Amino acid sequence: MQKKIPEEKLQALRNTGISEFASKGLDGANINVIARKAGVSVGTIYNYFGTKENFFTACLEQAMKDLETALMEASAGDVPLLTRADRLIRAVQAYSRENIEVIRLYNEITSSSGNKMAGSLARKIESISSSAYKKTIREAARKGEIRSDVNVEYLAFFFDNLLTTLQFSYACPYYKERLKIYCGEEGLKDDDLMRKNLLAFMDAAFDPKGRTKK
Amino acid sequence: MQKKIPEEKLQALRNTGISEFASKGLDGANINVIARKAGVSVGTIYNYFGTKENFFTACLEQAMKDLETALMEASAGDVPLLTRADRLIRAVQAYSRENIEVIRLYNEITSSSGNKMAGSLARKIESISSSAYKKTIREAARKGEIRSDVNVEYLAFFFDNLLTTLQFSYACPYYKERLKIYCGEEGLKDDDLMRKNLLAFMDAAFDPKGRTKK
Amino acid sequence: MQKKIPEEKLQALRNTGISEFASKGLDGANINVIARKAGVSVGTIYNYFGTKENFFTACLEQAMKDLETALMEASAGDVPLLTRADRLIRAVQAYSRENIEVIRLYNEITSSSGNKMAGSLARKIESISSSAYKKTIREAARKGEIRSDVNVEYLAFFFDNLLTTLQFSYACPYYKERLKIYCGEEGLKDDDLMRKNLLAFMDAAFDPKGRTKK
Amino acid sequence: MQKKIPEEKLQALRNTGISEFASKGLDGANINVIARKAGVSVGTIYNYFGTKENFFTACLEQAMKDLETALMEASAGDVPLLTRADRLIRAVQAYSRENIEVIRLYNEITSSSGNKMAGSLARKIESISSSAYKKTIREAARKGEIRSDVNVEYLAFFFDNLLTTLQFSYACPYYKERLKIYCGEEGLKDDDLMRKNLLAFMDAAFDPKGRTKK
DNA sequence: GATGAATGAGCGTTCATTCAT
DNA sequence: AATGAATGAACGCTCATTCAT
Repeated sequence: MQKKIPEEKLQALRNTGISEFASKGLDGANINVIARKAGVSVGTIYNYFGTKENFFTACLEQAMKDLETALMEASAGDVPLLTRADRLIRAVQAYSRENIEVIRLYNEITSSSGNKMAGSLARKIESISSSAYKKTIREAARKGEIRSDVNVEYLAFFFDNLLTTLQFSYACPYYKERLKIYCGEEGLKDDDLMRKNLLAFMDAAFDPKGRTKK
Repeated sequence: MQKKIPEEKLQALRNTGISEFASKGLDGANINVIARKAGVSVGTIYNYFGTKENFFTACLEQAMKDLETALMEASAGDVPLLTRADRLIRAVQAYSRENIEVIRLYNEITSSSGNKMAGSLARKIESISSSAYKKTIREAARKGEIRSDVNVEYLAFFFDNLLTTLQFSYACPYYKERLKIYCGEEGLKDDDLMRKNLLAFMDAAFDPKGRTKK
Repeated sequence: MQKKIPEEKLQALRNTGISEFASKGLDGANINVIARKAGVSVGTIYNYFGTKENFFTACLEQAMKDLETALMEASAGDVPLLTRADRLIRAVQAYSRENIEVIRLYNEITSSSGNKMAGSLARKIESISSSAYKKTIREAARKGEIRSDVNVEYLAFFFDNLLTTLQFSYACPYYKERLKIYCGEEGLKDDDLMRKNLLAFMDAAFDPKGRTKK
Repeated sequence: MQKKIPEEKLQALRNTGISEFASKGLDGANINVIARKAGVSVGTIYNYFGTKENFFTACLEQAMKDLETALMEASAGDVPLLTRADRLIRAVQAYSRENIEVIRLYNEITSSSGNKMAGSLARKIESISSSAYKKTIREAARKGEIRSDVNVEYLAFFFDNLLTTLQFSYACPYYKERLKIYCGEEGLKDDDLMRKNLLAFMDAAFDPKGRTKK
């Protein structure tokens, strides 16, 4: 007897939220404005999400779901590590271009110093991609595609660090500028060049016959 | 000769600002509170800095100056690339432990999406370290310490990305949690292990005889 | 014959209302919460009562009905004034203990300054008990149980004042504290002592041979 | 070096508060409106009082101070109990006419069921008048002006009850209507009649030779 | 008739900024 | 130059009320 799932409505609401939170930040965004932009009343947002913070988290999770899916797909299949890395970088590049706001939102929480949620959000968001990356690296290690003198966990960590920074570099103002400082406008525009370089970097770093391997 | 004691007063003021901005964020921090904690009037802050945002920037720059000095020192001298990398990582580790607030402040601007200053701040802050890193890599390249198939600029970029993420991982709540997810408590505590792994990773990535170099 | 089960439903509804209004006050109580607690929809409350204020009044009247009945019973019968007073005090004491919420609700309107209904409610509620008290006193006067130098109406008024304050003193936080200040915890707990003292007080006040009667 | 005491400003502010709280109640009154009426900004009220509740308490205390003074004066001096009672009733009547709002404010807290402050407010407000009344009665008892079979504390309590109800009856809508129901318009207007009757009632009640005295 | 999702005016509170002293 | 009281726009959140189903 309950009303039909207003799931699509919620989706739309969250999408408006993503957009606002991504551009203004958690503090900067205004719930009343979000409501107006979403074509609903403030009350509705509060009926659904209870608090601004809750609503923010809900937006974030919706945003992250897509990103995760994209990354999961890219890291699926039984392919050589390099191929997988190539796919991942491509996915990151494509996604960052098309979903600037999601990346910005992600970047947003990444720096919520004054925020109690930082810890729990990290656990919620990072655990998924981290386990995927770890698995990927571990399998590659089993196949002998990877040097054995570096800890699998740390490799996955560095790997993620490089991908994450790349994402931010395509979507977030500060990182964007930083990328330009390092690589010029080209760094921002020439995706192939970036990918080629990053792949080479990673490949060498993983190389079982690499220098530090004695 | 009129300005009696301004500079040291300003320093103290900025330090209070750094502390507050680092823990509460730009939005979360309260100018009136900062003034009280610093033992001056709000009016004074406004006389000196004009706006909250300006004051924030001033705090940031003061904070960054120290960090830069630390990194510059670590990357000075005519030593092999690996040695330099080792020093840099040590510097990052030491600095992150002792100056959590500075790192957090840095992390703070890194994600100020809704902020006009992002761009100019990036230019002001990053250009220094980037030119140092580029120079370092370039020299290493000249000495044949580095693979030639990867662009120097991009190498420096990846290099910085790894160091920056490491900093954040030691100082910022979200990144801290993320590091734990990847490497466990150990990753946060065992600096030697982290350094060893990161060094190996970087070393291989730079290796002139690395895999992708055919 | 259409109205199937309305009255008992209404009763339940009002009882929930009494409970909420008694503990939160007219302003503090939340219609949506009341509806949830009563297991009906807000719409139902509005269908039945039109406005929050109306609903409050309805609750109040339901509550008052019980109280009135209790007091009426206590003041019935052809007994000496003192006996009647004794019964009334007992009734007030018993009722206040068992129906804290009703008393609080009564106390609530008693101080609704900003409220148009104050006047009409007073007329609705007080006229009943007042006429009973007046009749009681008048009969007592006819039997010579009462001094003739004090106006019957005023006597009834003072009489009611003492009973009403007593009620509040047993049920309402402020009055409770006040009673403790005057008579200590004992005043709150020793009903017999209170009754004995109040009876003596009243008895003397009514005494046809009292001091001011010259 | 501090600014001159803004005490008169605070007084004015509190007086505006008294007026609004008296007519609208704690919940009903609007801080923004009070600020406007007082000719200050909301911020100022919050600078001085911190919260609405605090401000309310401050208003209440200011209001109560006057009332207390009036009652203290009336109960001062070494005069027979009846004279004192006469003065007190006169004081109550005069004060209630001239300070309706204060009485209403007092009445307001008297019924704050949903309110944590009820207890502490009672202690703050009532302890003063109660100790004065107790002392009065105790002295009268020492002089043999008072019956010995009724507890001094309880006598003081009943005494206060009668005076308090009288106050409310002159100032608060509900009580006003109630008074009219008992005594007609006359009860509201003829202060002498009311005083005469109440005095007679009290006098008899206190009479050492009263009926219940065996 | 009953429902409960939606509404949006309204309120308490905060805080960057100003300016008279 | 320094102060800090005053300001008031702005915001998160509540809840009485409505109305489509």
